[in-house]
Amino acid sequence: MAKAERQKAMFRIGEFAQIAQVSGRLLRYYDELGLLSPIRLDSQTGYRWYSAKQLPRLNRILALKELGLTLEQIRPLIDGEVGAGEMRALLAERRERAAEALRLEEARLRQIESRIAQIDTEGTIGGE
Amino acid sequence: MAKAERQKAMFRIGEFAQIAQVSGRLLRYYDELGLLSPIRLDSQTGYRWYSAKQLPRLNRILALKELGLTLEQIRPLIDGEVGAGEMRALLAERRERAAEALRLEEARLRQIESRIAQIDTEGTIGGE
DNA sequence: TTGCTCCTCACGTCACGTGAGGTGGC
DNA sequence: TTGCTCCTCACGTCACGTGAGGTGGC
Repeated sequence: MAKAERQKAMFRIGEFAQIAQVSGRLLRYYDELGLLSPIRLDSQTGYRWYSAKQLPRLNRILALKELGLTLEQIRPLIDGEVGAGEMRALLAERRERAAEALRLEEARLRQIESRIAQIDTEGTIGGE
Repeated sequence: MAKAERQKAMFRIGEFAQIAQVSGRLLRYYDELGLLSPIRLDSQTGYRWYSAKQLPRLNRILALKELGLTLEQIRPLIDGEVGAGEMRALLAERRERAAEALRLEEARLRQIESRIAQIDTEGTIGGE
């Protein structure tokens, strides 16, 4: 009965991946990195078993990835080894990079547009 | 004399790299891809010899890379196999991607800023 | 026995950076 | 002979995608 309950709340990697809208490969990769390990590993078959309770952790990882952090930066964050102050500092640093990337993208866009305008008026590709 | 003149206009990879402000590795890589081959390859030493006349071609490659094109996209462009119309179309496609990247960066920036504001007011990291 | 899902390698991605180990010319 | 520059591997990068080849449970 207790066993039946446990089993009821466990998913094989494929099902868990479907629920979380990620690939099985991603889950194996995160397991390999120690970012998100299955709650149970069948020693006979090697099958990974996940719990629904692991979804929030996975979602935190994905959310932080959305913010542009690398998996190595995310690791200490989800392990709760970081306080609000450090989190703020990390995000501030990331914000700087995002702002810089924004400026770069804008510059590129303008350059491309002027290139197109140049082709339209001169009908030339030019170089250099 | 004729030989002396030729030699005068040739550079070894290190010097050419310095003039062009790129790394030797980049030049070897472009040679490997067939994007920019040295005008002469010493069969004895394996040394690559470059000419100043190759600078415009290298600069075109770098300029197109600046626009966000991949080396594979650049290849047909510098070989002059592409007309102004196609060039325009390629840049237009690239512009779309640049604009999309811009929107993404902006969204990220706003998300990060709201995250920071959230930490400041609530003093929490939160999750999920 | 046949599917289905899972497993572990291991290569490929993109454009080089960075050693390692070795060789020719002044 | 000693530097300097060059050479060719070959691994590492970042986060997985995509087969290949094989196995356990219903």
